[in-house]
Formats: sequence, structure tokens, C-alpha cells
Amino acid sequence: MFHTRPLVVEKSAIEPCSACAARPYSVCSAIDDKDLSRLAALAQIITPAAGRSFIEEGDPAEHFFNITGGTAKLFKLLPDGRRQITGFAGVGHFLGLAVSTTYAFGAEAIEPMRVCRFSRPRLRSLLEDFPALERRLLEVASNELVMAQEQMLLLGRKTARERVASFLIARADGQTPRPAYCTHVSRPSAVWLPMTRSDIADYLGLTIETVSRTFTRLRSERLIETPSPSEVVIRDHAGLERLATGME
Amino acid sequence: MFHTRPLVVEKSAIEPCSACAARPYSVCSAIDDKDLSRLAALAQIITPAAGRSFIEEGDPAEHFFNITGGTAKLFKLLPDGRRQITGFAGVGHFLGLAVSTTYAFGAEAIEPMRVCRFSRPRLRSLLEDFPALERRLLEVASNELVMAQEQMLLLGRKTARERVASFLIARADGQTPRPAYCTHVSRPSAVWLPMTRSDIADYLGLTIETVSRTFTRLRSERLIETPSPSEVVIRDHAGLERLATGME
DNA sequence: GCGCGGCGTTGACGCAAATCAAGGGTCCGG
DNA sequence: CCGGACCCTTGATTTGCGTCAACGCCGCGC
Repeated sequence: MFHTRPLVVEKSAIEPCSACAARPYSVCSAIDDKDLSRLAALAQIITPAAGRSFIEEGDPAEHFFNITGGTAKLFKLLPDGRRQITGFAGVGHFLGLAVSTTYAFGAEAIEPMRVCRFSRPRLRSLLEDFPALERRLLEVASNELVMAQEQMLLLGRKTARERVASFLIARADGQTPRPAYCTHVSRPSAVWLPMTRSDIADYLGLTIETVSRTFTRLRSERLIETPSPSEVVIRDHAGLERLATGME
Repeated sequence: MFHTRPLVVEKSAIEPCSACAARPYSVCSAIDDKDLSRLAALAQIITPAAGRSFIEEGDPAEHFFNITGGTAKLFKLLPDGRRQITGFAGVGHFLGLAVSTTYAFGAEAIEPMRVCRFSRPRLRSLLEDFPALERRLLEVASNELVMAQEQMLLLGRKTARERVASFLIARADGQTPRPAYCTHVSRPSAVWLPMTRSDIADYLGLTIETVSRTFTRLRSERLIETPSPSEVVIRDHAGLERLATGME
């Protein structure tokens, strides 16, 4: 495992928010250029290595986080070690909204990350001054809620094949925002999977073995190809989508 | 089933928000007395009968809803009829947050209801004038998100017994906010279940039969009593809680 | 180069929950 | 008072996925 040592690397003033590549995707886009310096003054940048935890479920919630690079898995645990990954958070993702005083989930980097960190009380005062930021956060939270409901449908009612198909479709749609006019076109598209089979299993409520077997079966049915374990090519997007939505 | 006829019954001006019993529990508590008349002017009250749908998944999202009486089930469907209930919404609950232009879920009354309805564009303008309302909504959404994550853990990783136990504990804790000093006390507490076994099954990702059998088993283990199908008495709260959290 | 630990795949087997089936209770309309 | 539509419960049987086990691959430290 990984040792616990301080993660703070730099004050963001060194690399101000104005040059932040993640800004257009993140909640920070709600802040005007002229006010960015105030935001920058509040932020610390941490760069967790792959495999490194940076939020522990149950710890006092002292910070908000804004991901500007890499990907994390968010998860909840049962006392005996069973794990449910509730989501993967990439660039632009905002973490730590909960009103509670402790974190409701843990977070661990699955790729080297770059994360902006804000102390909660300070961000609260910022929220008072920038209603637009609050509006943006509400938007984000609403979207997450919709995705959470979709995931509940998956976990409660879909078969293993449907779960894996849904996962791949969601990944494909999320990472390649393709123009509307070719939405239905069934052409191969590559999907990158930075997480392990174990992570996918814990996200889909399955076991490693079932995930692996399902990939194998989808491959034998010519729905996908797997050039490498972390790379999937969707050969029949429409077919996979029908499968994902339980239409066959 | 039920016919589709208009549900609107009265303008809320007839029974103004100031007298609303649900106000302290709902987002409306963020609005001052002096501004309530403006809120009241925007609201329509509908009273769906038990079994009546009042939100259809996929329909254009024209309204926000605020529940002031009764209980609804919220659900998502697969094309072949499989159903996942994503939550039960009672007094004070706010529905329709999604930024999308269509509803992401359906809603149906399980008891006779009383619901305040606001048109979306109008409420948007209201939000601009009352930042406190926006803050309150963000709070609500954050809480829902935490609960959704908890439910994902349940659906993805808990056994049937653990799911039913979790459900009962959540119901017991939610409906009877008991003083802190008797939190751990193992004394019987009654839980009212307005929903059918089928609803419980669809909420927990199980079948009716499994839910029924699990109740029977918990009863034979003296953890609960079931005076009637819609009434459960928790005899061993601590034991049920251990079971719910996977500790045995 | 070699041993080792983590990851992914595959096969054999077992089990928890789904499915299939039957019966009893309650409510309601005719 | 009776028939039918729901509910809920219980039993018998099936099955999808989990569990257990073995093995190959790859990267890494020594």
C-alpha cells in the first residue's frame, strides 16, 4: 500500500487559475477573469500518484476538490471489505459537496492526478459572493443525481452483460463528444479504460471473473474488440446500446 | 390502471403557503414570510390519488414539485418493464431538479398526495431573486447524492437480508427522529410501510418473493415483528443495524 | 536473468436469489 | 353474497453469477 505523507505540493498562485486547462470543464468557469485571483489565492494544488488515496470515507470534511488532471475512483466500503465504486471522476469533476461534516465516500487516484483543493469555510464565503458559482454547483449536483439514478437502475435491475455494455457505452459517449449528425452511425470507436478489472467489477456490482468473462463473450459476439486489457474498440455501437438498454 | 385527466385542483392562493404544514420541512423554509405571497402566486396544488402517476419519465420537464402531503415512489423503467424505484418521496421532498429538458424518472403516488407545482421558467426567475432558495436546493441535492451513493452500495454489494435490514433501519431512523441520548437503546419501534412488497422489491433490487421470505426469516429470528403487512416492529434495533451494515 | 507480486483469463463447482407454481386473505363492485 | 383483482406468503426448481482454483503475462527489483 501507500504511506501517508503530506500531499500538498504548491500554492496555485504559482500557476494561476487563468491558465488552468480544466477551467472550461469545471465549476470555475462560473467565475469571471477579474475574480480569478481571489479563487487562486484559496486553492492548493495536490498531485496524488496513481493508487494514492486523497479522501478517506468518514474523515472530517475539511476540503472541496476540483480535479484538473487524471482520474479518481470514488467508493464506499462495508466493514468486511466489500467495496462499491460509486463513480469515476475525471478532469473538471468537483468533489466534496456533502453538507455533512465528514466525507461520505473515499477517493483514490487511478492515474497520476492534479487536484485543486479549497478549504470548506473559505469556499463558503466565496459562495456568498458569487451566486453564479452556487448556481453552477447546483447544476453539477443535479446532473450527478440523474447519473446516480441511472446507476441504481443498472445495479438493481440489469444483467451482467447489460451492465458491462452500459459501462462501455457510457465511456464511449462521455469521452468522445461526437457531432450529433453521426450519433447513430455504427462505426468503431476506441474506449480507454484506465481502471483495473477489479475497479470495473466494483463499479458494476459484479466480480472480476464475471467482468472478464463478459468481455470475452462480447468479443466472441463481435460487439467489441480488446486490443489490450485497458483498451476496448466498440465494433457495433448500436448493438451494444440495445444490449445496454435491455432491448435484447 | 388510471385515466389521464387534468390533475390541477386549486390555486394555492386559496390556502396560502404561510399556513402550509410542510413548510418547515421543505425548501420553502428558505423564503421569508414577507415574500411568501410571491411564492404562493406561482404555485398550483395538485392532489393525486393513490396509484396515480404525476411525472412520466421522458416527458418534457415543465414543472418543479414540492410534496406537502402523502408519499410517492420515484422510478426508472427498462423497455421490457423491469423497474427500479430510486426513492420514496414524502412531505417536504422536492422533485424535478434535473437540468435536462425531460424528466429522468417517473413518479407515482402510493398514498393520496398533496403536491405544490411550480412552472420551471417561473421558479428560475424566483431563484435569481432568492439566493437563499438556491443554497437550500444545493443542500437538498447534496444530501440526495449522499443517499444515492448509500443506495448504490446496497444494490451493488449487499445480500438480500442486508438490503431489507438497511431498508427497515432507514425507515425507522427517518420517520422517528428520536433524541440523541436513546440512539443505541434497543427498544421496539414501529415502522409504517405505505408501499407494497412489489415496491420494496423494486427499490431493493430484489423480487417480491425474496422480500417476503426475508421478512419471514427476520421475524423467525426475533429481529422484527409484523403485526400487519404494512407495519413492522423492530425488536432488536442494534442487531438489525449490525446486519444492515454487513457486520454479521 | 530470475523470482515475485499484481493483473487478467478460463474452468469447475456451489449457492443465493430468481423463477415457476399454488393457495389464502382482503377489498370492492355488482 | 359472490366473483375477480390484487396482495402476500410459501414451496419446488432453476439459473446467473459468485467462489475456488489454476495458469499465463508483464513489469520490477535485485
